[in-house]
Amino acid sequence: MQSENEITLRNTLDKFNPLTDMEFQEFLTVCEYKEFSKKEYLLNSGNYNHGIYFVISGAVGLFEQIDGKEMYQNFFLEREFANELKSLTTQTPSTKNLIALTDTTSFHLSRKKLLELYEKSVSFERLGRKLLEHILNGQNEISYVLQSLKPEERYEYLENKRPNLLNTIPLTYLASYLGLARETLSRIRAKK
Amino acid sequence: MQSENEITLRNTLDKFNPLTDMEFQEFLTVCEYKEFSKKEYLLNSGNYNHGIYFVISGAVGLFEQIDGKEMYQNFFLEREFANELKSLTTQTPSTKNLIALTDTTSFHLSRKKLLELYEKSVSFERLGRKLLEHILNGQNEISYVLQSLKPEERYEYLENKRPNLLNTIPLTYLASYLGLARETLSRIRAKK
DNA sequence: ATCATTTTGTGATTTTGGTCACAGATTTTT
DNA sequence: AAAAATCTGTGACCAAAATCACAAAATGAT
Repeated sequence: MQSENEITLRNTLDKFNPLTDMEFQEFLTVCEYKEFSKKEYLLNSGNYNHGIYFVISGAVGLFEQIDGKEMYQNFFLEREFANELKSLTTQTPSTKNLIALTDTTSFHLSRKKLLELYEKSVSFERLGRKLLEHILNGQNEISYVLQSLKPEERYEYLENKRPNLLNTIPLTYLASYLGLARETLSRIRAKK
Repeated sequence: MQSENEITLRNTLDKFNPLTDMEFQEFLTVCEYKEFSKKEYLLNSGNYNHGIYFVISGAVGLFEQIDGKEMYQNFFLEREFANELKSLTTQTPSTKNLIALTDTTSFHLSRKKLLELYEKSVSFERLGRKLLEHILNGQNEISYVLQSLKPEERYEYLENKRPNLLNTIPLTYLASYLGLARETLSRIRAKK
C-alpha cells in the first residue's frame, strides 16, 4: 500500500516521464524521507555531493551571501525539487545555501544514488533530461524578469506566475529574489 | 576521412558525453550543414519545431521584441549550440528570434531528428541531459549577474567570463543583454 | 567614392529606485 | 506573559542610471 506522499511524488514524476511500477519502486528505495525545522540548512555553502530534495510540505529557499546580503535565487514549495545544480553537476563546493523557510518534509535523493539511477535505466536519464528542460525554462523566465521588467512589473509577475510565494515567503526575501530593495517592494505592495 | 568541422563537433560533444564512432556517425547523418548571411534569421518568433544549431563559425543572437526594443538574451559563438529551448521543448510558438549577427556556418539538428536520437540510444539521452546541465549553469550565472551586480560589475563579468562577446557583438546588443541602457555601457567602457 | 545606415560617444536633464533612519507589527523564544 | 528577534511600512534624501538629443564614427551598399 502506497503512502500519500509517495503517490504525490509519483504524480509529479509522471508529468515529466512516466515510470513503470517497478521503476518507481526503484526510485522510492533510494529516496530517504527527511524533515527539517524552520531555519535548518539542507545545504551549506562549501559543501557538495548533496543531491536533490523533493519537497513534500513546507518551503525551501536557495540563497547566496553577497557582500553581507542574503540574495535569494529561488524558492521551492510543495511538489518541487529543491536543488543547487551547479555544485551537484560539476562537483565543486557550493557558493549557495538551501534553507528551510518553514518546517519542511521531503524525500532526499543523494547525488550518488541519482547517478546510479542514471546508469540503471534510460527512463531515469529521460526523467532527468525532462526535469532539466523544465527547470531551465523557469530559469529563463526569471532572467527575463530581471533583465526587462520594471519593479512594479516584477511584482505583477509574482502575482501572476508564482502567487504562492506571496503568501509564504517574507517580503524581504522576495525583494532580493526580484533584484529590488526591500523598501521598494514594500511601497509597490502598499499601492495595491 | 572526417572533415575539420566534424572533428570540431565531435570534440565538443565529447566534452559532455563521449560517443562511440558509430553513434557519432549516426549523429552526423541527421545534421544538416547550413549557412546564414548576416541578419538572416535562424528562427522567427511565432515558429517552433526548429531544432538546434551547432555554430561552426560566426555569431548568433537570441533576442525578444519587448515594447519596441530588441532585448538580447543570449549570444552563441563558435562551438556553441544556438537554441531556443522553451518553444522546442514545449511545442509552443517562440516569442524569441535567433539571428545571425555575422555570416555564420552551422550544423542544424531538427527537433524531429533530435527526438529520434533520444529514442535510439541512452547515449543521446545522456548527452542531452549533460548539455542541459551545462546550459542551465550558464543561465544561472546570467541571472546572478542581473540580480546582484552593478553596471560596472556587469561589464567586468563580460570581460572575465565572456571576453569574445566584447569583440564580436555590438555594444548596443550587449547593453540589452546586461539589462543596461546603451549609454550607460558606453560610458563604463570609456572609463577603462 | 559617395551616400545611407548602423553604431557609438557624450553632454544635459530627469526619474527611478536605492539608502538611511526609525517606528510599528508580527513572530519567535524563554 | 514578557522579552527578543524578525519583518514591514514610511518618510526624507540622494545617487545612479535612464532618457533625450545630437554629433561623430564606423560599417555597409550602390
